[in-house]
Amino acid sequence: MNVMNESPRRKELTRQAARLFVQEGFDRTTVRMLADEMGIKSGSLFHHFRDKQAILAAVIEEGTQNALNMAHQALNDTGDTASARLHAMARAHLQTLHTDRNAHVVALYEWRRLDPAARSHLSHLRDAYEALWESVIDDALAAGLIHGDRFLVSRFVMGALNWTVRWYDPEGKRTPDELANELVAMLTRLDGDKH
Amino acid sequence: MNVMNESPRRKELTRQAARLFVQEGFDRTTVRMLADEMGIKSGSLFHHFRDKQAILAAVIEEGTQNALNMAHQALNDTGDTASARLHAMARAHLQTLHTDRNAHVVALYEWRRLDPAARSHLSHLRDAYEALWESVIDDALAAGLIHGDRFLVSRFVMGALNWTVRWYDPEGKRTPDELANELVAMLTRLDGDKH
DNA sequence: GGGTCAACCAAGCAAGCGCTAGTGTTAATC
DNA sequence: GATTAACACTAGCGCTTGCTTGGTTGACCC
Repeated sequence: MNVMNESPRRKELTRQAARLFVQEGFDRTTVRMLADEMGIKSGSLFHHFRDKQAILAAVIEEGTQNALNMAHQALNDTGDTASARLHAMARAHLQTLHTDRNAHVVALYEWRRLDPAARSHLSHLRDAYEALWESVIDDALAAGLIHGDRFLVSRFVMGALNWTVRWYDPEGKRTPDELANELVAMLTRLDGDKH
Repeated sequence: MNVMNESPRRKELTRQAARLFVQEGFDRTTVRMLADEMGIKSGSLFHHFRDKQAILAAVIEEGTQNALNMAHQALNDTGDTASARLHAMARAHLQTLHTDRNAHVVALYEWRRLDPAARSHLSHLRDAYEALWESVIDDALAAGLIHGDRFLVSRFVMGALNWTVRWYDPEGKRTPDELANELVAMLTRLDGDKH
């Protein structure tokens, strides 16, 4: 009856659950389907997770934690100009979004199925990630790279990026990095702004 | 056992169903909950809708049809410059998104719960709406209002707009129109572009 | 070589699910 | 005054759901 542990077995089960949650949706995914996917019987599942909700929380925690780590590292590995930081953050966002795609799709679509306890715990992770974004946006605004309201700009950018999970094809001709660069280019190409 | 009919009663029931689908999610919303909300017993529900799926289809059809109508009218009521059309389309999008909010949230989040028949029917409506958007984006690109790949730009814009359902507060200080204008301003403020 | 423990299984319970069948009730139509 | 159609009700069937229970297995430990 592991609750917070992170055994390799549990991590692998979490990964498989994420796949099913994306394919079927959380509510339609039964514990029997999950067990089948994992190659065990449905009763055994509750040895690893307290209940079905805990599987959902594990999936979302995994994805959000990875995103936060990737973002921190990306900002550390790049220059400190506003432009470099904005590019790095956008690239990191799309990279994690599409390498951990299943976990992030679940986080975006099934967040509301979390019970209040898990939600408040995971909110903190998400808030930390969004704070990182807002600081990068702030710098870009201060440097005159982009214009507008800080609150609106960051929401619009997050929307454009997160929406990619609905249409981006990893087998297609564009890499996530190219996507990120194109978006930033679209937002910042305003060299002669006269307002 | 009405299938395609649009009695006022059915329309009102559809509206109430949309509310519940947003609040609980489609799968978690039981026919008994729907019936309670409608002030009837669960058995009576199947006089108006063939099955639960048909309610979902009705909700989404209603929202998508309204969006298409609003967009057509907005384009008719405005000038024919690329800028005017882009502004009109963005405003129409956010207006319909937040007046028919429930229906659109359902369309965005529960699309995959549609059975294949309903999905293919509704795809045509949605494609018509997206075609409208792409023609407006094409004009804006041709006029040099915005820059970039036509496919990417339209996806980014749709993402930024549709993402608003996750954070926009109708009780707040901004109207949907102001939101739309801000987004267009952010994308087009590049008067002295030198590539 | 007895004890421990994570991992798994078979069986099934109580509750809830979508949906159906059969029966009024009401108000307009002929 | 009989007919019809729309709308609602009661009762419950057949099935699936998340989860529990009580027990087995095999690897590791002192």
